[in-house]
Amino acid sequence: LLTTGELARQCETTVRTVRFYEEEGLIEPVARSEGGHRMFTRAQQQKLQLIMDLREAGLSLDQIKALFELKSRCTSAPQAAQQMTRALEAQIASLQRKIAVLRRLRDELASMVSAIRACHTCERPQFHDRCQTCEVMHRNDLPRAARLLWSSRE
Amino acid sequence: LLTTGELARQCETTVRTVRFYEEEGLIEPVARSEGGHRMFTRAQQQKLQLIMDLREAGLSLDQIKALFELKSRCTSAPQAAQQMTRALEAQIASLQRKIAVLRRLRDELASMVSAIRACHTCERPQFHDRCQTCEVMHRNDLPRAARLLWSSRE
DNA sequence: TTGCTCCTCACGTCACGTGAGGTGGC
DNA sequence: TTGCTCCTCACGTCACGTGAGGTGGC
Repeated sequence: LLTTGELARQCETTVRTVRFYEEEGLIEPVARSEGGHRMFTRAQQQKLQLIMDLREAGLSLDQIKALFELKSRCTSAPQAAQQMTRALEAQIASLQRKIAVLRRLRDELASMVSAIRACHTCERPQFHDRCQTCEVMHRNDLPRAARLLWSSRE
Repeated sequence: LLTTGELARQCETTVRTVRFYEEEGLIEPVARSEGGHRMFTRAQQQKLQLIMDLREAGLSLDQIKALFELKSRCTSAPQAAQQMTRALEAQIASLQRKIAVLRRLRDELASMVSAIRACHTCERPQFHDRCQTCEVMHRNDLPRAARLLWSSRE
């Protein structure tokens, strides 16, 4: 059995979050100790880990709760299977879009890092203004991030 | 020039968010019309789009603001280049981790969809309880999500 | 002139963070 | 016994959402 702190550490979150999710009805300790300390099982750790992953995917606590309650709210297996499949496929599509955005951004930031490699040895005075006339900032494949975070003046 | 609503639509966000980001000092309209309507340029649309992407990557508004102000807070190009590179590489590493989590989750949900394909034609009564004795739920490669969202009883 | 969009307050909400003050357990 | 962890309020914060009441512009 795990304490609140152990559970939080395993799932890379905080004790406050564990307690908050309990208040919200997402997780529940199997028991309390004499002194009122929460006790969790490994199964609950798995559940919390899935909850954390779904949060990172951008689902609200209400959406996550709905997913966990979906099956028990259905009256037949085919109905439950259909609703769950619909819900999961919507989330898969949303994850696909999110992954694409993050990959693009990662690549953009990486190419900005290499674009400004030349600036590490730049000796121009008043470099803020001079960047606009510098050939480093005029590569035709200069990423958006470099234009916005580097070449423009604030 | 773009109005608040046009800018919001282009960046797939809300007018409230545009106004809030202005309050927070992240973006600023180039001008106001006679009647007080905000006017934005395409350059500001680019900036807002980058802000939205960085938000999706998990950065706070303060972190984003710091990135936009980083260069102007430096006194030499090499110093700015070093600090920007550090900041970007930290974000790239964070994006890498996030992408990995989301890809794993996407694959997990996808394999759950195929795992419960058999359930669409399941005719067992009291299917909530029966799932635990059903061979569909005893595949040795059953994903975590399927165990937690399907085979366990609430 | 109608209808859609814009404006400024200002309070509400979601998902926690952060002490304050007190107790449990190896 | 000391120190770290746990507990319960309860107020604070971040990033907006959501009306309320009024005006602008094709």
